[in-house]
Amino acid sequence: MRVSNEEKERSRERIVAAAARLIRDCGLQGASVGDIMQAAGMTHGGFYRHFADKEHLLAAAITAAFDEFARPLQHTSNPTRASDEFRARYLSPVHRLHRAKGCPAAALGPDVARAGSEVRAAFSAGVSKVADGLARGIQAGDARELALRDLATLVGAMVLARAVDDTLAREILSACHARAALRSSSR
Amino acid sequence: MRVSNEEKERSRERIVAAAARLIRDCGLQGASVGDIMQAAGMTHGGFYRHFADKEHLLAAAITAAFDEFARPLQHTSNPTRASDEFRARYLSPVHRLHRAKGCPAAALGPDVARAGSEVRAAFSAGVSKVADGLARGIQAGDARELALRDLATLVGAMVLARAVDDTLAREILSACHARAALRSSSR
DNA sequence: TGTACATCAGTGAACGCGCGTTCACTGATGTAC
DNA sequence: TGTACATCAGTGAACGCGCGTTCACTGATGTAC
Repeated sequence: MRVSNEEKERSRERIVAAAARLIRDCGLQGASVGDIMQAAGMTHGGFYRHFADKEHLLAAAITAAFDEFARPLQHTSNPTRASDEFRARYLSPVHRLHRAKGCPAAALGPDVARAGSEVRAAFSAGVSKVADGLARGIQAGDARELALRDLATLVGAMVLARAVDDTLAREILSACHARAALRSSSR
Repeated sequence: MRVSNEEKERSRERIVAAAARLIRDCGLQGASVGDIMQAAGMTHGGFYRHFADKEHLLAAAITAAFDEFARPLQHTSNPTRASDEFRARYLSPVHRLHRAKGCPAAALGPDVARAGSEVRAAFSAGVSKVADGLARGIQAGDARELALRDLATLVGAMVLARAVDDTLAREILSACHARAALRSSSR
């Protein structure tokens, strides 16, 4: 049965939020339309009232995931501290275990490289947003360059740590943490 | 019809080599058993004379991919130079474009994190091998820590560069290249 | 404000398709004598 | 070394399954008068 326009909008938000979680946990292919709709509390049939196809949802979900993930870097009165806390949280064992609420780049990078242009565009915008947020916390003329370099280190560390055994993972995270800690004091 | 034992061994090697290429290009799920067997010059039915299931092939293919990729770091008379060349080649636009012959970690990291234990074990061993190779080219007491940190930066840079648009990709690669060049002179 | 009707969000069955895997079959290879 | 037979690598059809997508249907919502 038909629902009101406001309820439809809420349904759409639930679908996007569920997708933003599931794609990070299971990958772009691993999260099926059926799984996502079920996680949003609906059946699969209604999906196409909200999105032309799966690709459109994936793009919206990636945008939402980056928005959520970059939030601590954007609405802060102390960008340097936010930046430092972001790095520390990024390299934590909690982040390693909780893909679903973690960095979209570390969860989906290679998947996105193989995906369509709409998904890639959403991902590019998200990476820019995170890099800008990090750069705001760096006092230096080449803040953006340093931010991109740091982001690469963070993403690579998490990609590796999640794929290797626990012992090696700890070693990788602490090796990169040492450098992240270095940043705010020595640069 | 039956083929000789030597030819069977050659078939197996062709399958593993084809898989090592295809999984890096298309992902662990994206490379189907049929695609791989076709690339190896056979039909899909014969696959199960060589492997119990797809997971066993994926593990063998990941091992083969890392062996090939880490080779320049291992058989060299000048580890420092090999290490530096490895970093420069890693961050090149050629590597960004040619996934199929590139770093397995940058191509498959998140896929592996979602895969079975056999695949993960092969990946862990591969990452260790590359890290050891890099460390051999670093003169410092904490060579392994620096190598792991460098590897994280390289992997993250390539994961990001492949997923974002060309302009941002260039920026990421050059930001990390600056640091890679720094390593051999200033540390 | 009330009424009559068109719209359409959500349901659940159904579709075509590609996947990993199985299987009967073939004939050359391996092996026991 | 020759012979007879068991083995088995590779083929191609077939399987069950889950996927993205479509569709007829429902009844509450939106809208024109």
